[in-house]
Amino acid sequence: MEDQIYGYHAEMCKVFSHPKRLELINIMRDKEMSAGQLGERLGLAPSNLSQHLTMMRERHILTSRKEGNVVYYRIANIRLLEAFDLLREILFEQIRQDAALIQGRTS
Amino acid sequence: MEDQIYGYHAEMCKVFSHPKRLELINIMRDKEMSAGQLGERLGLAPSNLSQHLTMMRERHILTSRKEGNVVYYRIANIRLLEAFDLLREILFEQIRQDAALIQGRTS
DNA sequence: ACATATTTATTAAATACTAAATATTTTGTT
DNA sequence: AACAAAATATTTAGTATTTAATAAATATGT
Repeated sequence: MEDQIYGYHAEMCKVFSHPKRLELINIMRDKEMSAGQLGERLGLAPSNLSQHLTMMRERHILTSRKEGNVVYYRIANIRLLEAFDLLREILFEQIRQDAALIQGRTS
Repeated sequence: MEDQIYGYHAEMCKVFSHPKRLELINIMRDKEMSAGQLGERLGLAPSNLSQHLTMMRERHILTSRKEGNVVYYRIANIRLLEAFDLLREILFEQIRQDAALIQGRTS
């Protein structure tokens, strides 16, 4: 049981393990955006973007809604943005620490 | 610049994208553990575990310290556990929602 | 027919695992 | 002290699997 949780948890986190998917999350935030708009902003080929969107929807990170022939996407759970921001902040802390080490080194 | 940040952010998140690495984080928490103890708990072959530890250390998620011939590992920034817990909680919310949908469906 | 988006197929690149080889430190023996 | 053996851990090589990108084909709605 617990093993399965780690598996699902890992699958969810794979969404965060690609730069363009992170950028997607960050530009979308709590807004709704069409596939076309996203492709424009991210500079991704339609088919490539669609694959990213599909994998994110499969993991329930995104929901979608079709209106005419345009498909709108939205982040399913806004709390995901908290996680995104927290991880980014941890990254910044780490970068600052590395920078401090380089400044203060004796070698 | 911003592009590079997404790259580093993604690299960091790759640590979370494997079940055993998540389990490692969760059993280690704020304690210090040796490679041997971790291998025992996780049921991983020494060489395989060592590869996971190396990639986590390269990304500054873990620090290490050697005493005699045993190497002790520790999570570099305790805030990482906040991120771990938050993501896991988001996962649970999502699972509960899916379960509710199945319960209440009309089909 | 056109616009928007997805799917499929192919190929390239990255990731993960096993097994074998290589350190490194401690322990035991003479 | 000197040496071999054991214990702990890492590194390297080889293979298999997964992930990502491009291009072509296929929907679907206007």
